[in-house]
Amino acid sequence: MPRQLPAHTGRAPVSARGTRTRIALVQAARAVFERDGYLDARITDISAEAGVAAGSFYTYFTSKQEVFGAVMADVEEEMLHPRILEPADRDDPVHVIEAANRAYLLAYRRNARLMALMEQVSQIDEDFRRQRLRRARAFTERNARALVALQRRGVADPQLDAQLAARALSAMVSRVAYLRYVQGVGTESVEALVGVLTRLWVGALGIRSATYI
Amino acid sequence: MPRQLPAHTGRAPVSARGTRTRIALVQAARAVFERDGYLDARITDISAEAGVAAGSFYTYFTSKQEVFGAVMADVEEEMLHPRILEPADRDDPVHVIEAANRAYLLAYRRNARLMALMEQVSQIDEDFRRQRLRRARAFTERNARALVALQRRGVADPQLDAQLAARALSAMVSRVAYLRYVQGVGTESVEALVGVLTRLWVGALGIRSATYI
Amino acid sequence: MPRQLPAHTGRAPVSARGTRTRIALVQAARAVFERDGYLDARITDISAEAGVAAGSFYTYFTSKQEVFGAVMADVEEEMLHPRILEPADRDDPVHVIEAANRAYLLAYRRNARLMALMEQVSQIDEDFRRQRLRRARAFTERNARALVALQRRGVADPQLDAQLAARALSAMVSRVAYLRYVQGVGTESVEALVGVLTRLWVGALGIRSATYI
Amino acid sequence: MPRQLPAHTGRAPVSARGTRTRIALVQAARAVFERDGYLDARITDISAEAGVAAGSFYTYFTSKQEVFGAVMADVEEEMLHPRILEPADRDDPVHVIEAANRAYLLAYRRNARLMALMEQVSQIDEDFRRQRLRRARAFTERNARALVALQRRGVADPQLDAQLAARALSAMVSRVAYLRYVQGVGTESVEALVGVLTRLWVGALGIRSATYI
DNA sequence: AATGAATGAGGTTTCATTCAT
DNA sequence: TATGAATGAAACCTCATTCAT
Repeated sequence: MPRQLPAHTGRAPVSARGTRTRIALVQAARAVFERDGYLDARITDISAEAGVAAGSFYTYFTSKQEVFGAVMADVEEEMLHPRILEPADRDDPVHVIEAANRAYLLAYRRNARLMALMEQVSQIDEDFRRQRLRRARAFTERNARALVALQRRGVADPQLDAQLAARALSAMVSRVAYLRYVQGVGTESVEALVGVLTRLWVGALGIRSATYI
Repeated sequence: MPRQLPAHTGRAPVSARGTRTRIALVQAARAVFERDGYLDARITDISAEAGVAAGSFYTYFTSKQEVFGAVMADVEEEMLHPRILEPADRDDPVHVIEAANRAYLLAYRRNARLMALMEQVSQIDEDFRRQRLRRARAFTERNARALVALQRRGVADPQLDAQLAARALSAMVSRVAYLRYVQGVGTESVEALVGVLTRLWVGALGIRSATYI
Repeated sequence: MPRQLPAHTGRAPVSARGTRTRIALVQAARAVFERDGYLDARITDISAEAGVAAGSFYTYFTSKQEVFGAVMADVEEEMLHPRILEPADRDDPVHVIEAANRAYLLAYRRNARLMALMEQVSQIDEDFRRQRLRRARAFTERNARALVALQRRGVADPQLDAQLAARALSAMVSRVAYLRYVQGVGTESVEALVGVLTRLWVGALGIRSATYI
Repeated sequence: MPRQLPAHTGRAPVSARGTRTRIALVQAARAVFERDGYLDARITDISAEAGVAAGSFYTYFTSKQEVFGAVMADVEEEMLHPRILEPADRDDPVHVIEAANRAYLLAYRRNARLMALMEQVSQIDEDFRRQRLRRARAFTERNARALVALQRRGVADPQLDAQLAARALSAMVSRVAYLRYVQGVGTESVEALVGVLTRLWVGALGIRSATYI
């Protein structure tokens, strides 16, 4: 009978060997999660996949939830943050929107398994969901500010609530990506999706641009 | 976890008493699911909530998945299927869209707990997810056909891929509803949401209407 | 992975079969505890000893601590509560004291294994220790009141603090019993112990009695 | 739990550095034992408290039991052995008894945490219990011899079995100390306890002394 | 049809101990 | 000597499902 509370675990490694093991565990966790899904992933499997003893998992993590967090942290770089204002011909809003949509869809397709996983874990783990919403909010804010700028320049429909419009259109893109690349709905190419989504954005925002005359 | 194939399957009740018990179980299941979520709902809890013995559950159902199906069947009526073409001033597409969005959001808000549950179970139960996608597809088809009609009438942007546009815009609405009523993102009123969403639809579809002159 | 807190368990049986099983578990627990000691007793062993599946333990108890409580409750009757005033020639305090000591020692010897167990668990389980101290206090109170009565009758040394004296002399008897019957210190007979202890009590309390002229 | 016989045993340190480490470990062990109790003290905690790596523990000790022994050896000096014949006015047995009781109680109070620990470990570790009983026996022998001397001088009740009486009265004192300073029973001052205990001893032994005329 | 008790597989978690550096 | 990571045995506990009344 355990006579003691968990106490600690979840330490950062000090030695090189420890660092290696931790990395192996995170990689193994990612593989197991992508293969079995969050719920069916057993800690045992992660240890095995990493080639370490079952107990070694607890040298670095406290729970499945915690490794999952580590996997996500590791992966953050990999998932790009497409920004509406970054690319291409900065003066033509249509080009900007198109570039952003393309970047997003490509990244989504590239990491489809991971995105599926995130979607799943969001429905299972309260903390992760909250964290994710927070990030999405930041992203939407940026888009909203960009939209306000367009409205000021007289390029976009000034009657739109920028916040809501940004939220709704972002949701549209991410949901389309989810349906296409995780759920396998439809067979359209990235370019087909980019074309339609951009046209919808442009119309929705009331942008008048030479691109679509 | 099933160690053998179930000896008997959930049967339809024969006696009046049986009918009552089955109804009690389904109601209890809904309450427990909404309270604890799908994963944490124990069959034991459902029986207890229904005021029957643990074993009685298996007189009517084989598994958690199965009661969940029954709950959904029971609830189907309650969840409306907003159709783009049904209400109001059928000749003004803006009115039609607005009415559909309003109906959808109101229904979503009314059944928010249930919608959260469906979203969750979609991520957990393969079968349920597939079933739900099938329904969503049917719904989208209808919208796509309506859009084609608008394009033929010269009211909507003829260059849009009707399928994709319908899918994307439906996804937008349902995701906004999810964020607002399940995740608690924002504090906007139904009317505010309806206003923005409708304006986005109308713009996106390139509808030229007196309503928005 | 358990996704749920313990929830409940530890129910009282409703059916006759359940009652039988619970009794079997308590008896088995007592046997295992007396054989292996509290710490080394495994819940698994208790179930096995009772001839039921491992999981069945949790139908009636939540923890080792809880069965132990049940064992003690079951046993309470069996352990007599020797009272200084009950037996024999009520007017002769020496007879009364002697009878009480004899009764106590006999009971202790009869339940030596159990008493050893109680002593052990007192050092391990906070709650049990507190409970036991509470009982001991009640017992001491009674003795203290009896002593006050003797002091009022002019039979016992009036200068003694009755509370303290009662506590000290009770402790003396129980500790002697523990040393003799649990630790195996000495080889004296019950009567030898009764003789000395009574003589010590009588002297300590300053009782002047014909019995010891 | 040991799965193999220990490859090496706790050695005495050779270097000065080693000596320091060993001392740190013993001190840490005492602190952890007093804080967490014997059972809940983890070797890991002791190492941490001592500020050394987990593995370093095994350079000096083989087991928890072994450090505990070292702690006790370290502490032996600190725990006085009150002797009935040592102090004060050697000719007045009452003074002698009183002085011994006072010395014992003061020492017990001073080391209450440690005494609690010893009491606990006695119930858990067979070897330690035996060792402790042996010491107690030696102590009782001395008291018994002193009592015989008193009987020969005609000062104490000659009918008492000296062995038993010494054992019983010593047990009384140590148990009262345990209840008062470890279990927190009562609020009496040392002097109040000394007063009552001495009076009980004197009466119990049938000592006739000017002190109590 | 209902009851409620029994079953048992199997993943989780701990921590004393070992050992390569 | 010290370090700190790795090991792995072992018990716990849950709860879906069965089944005798």
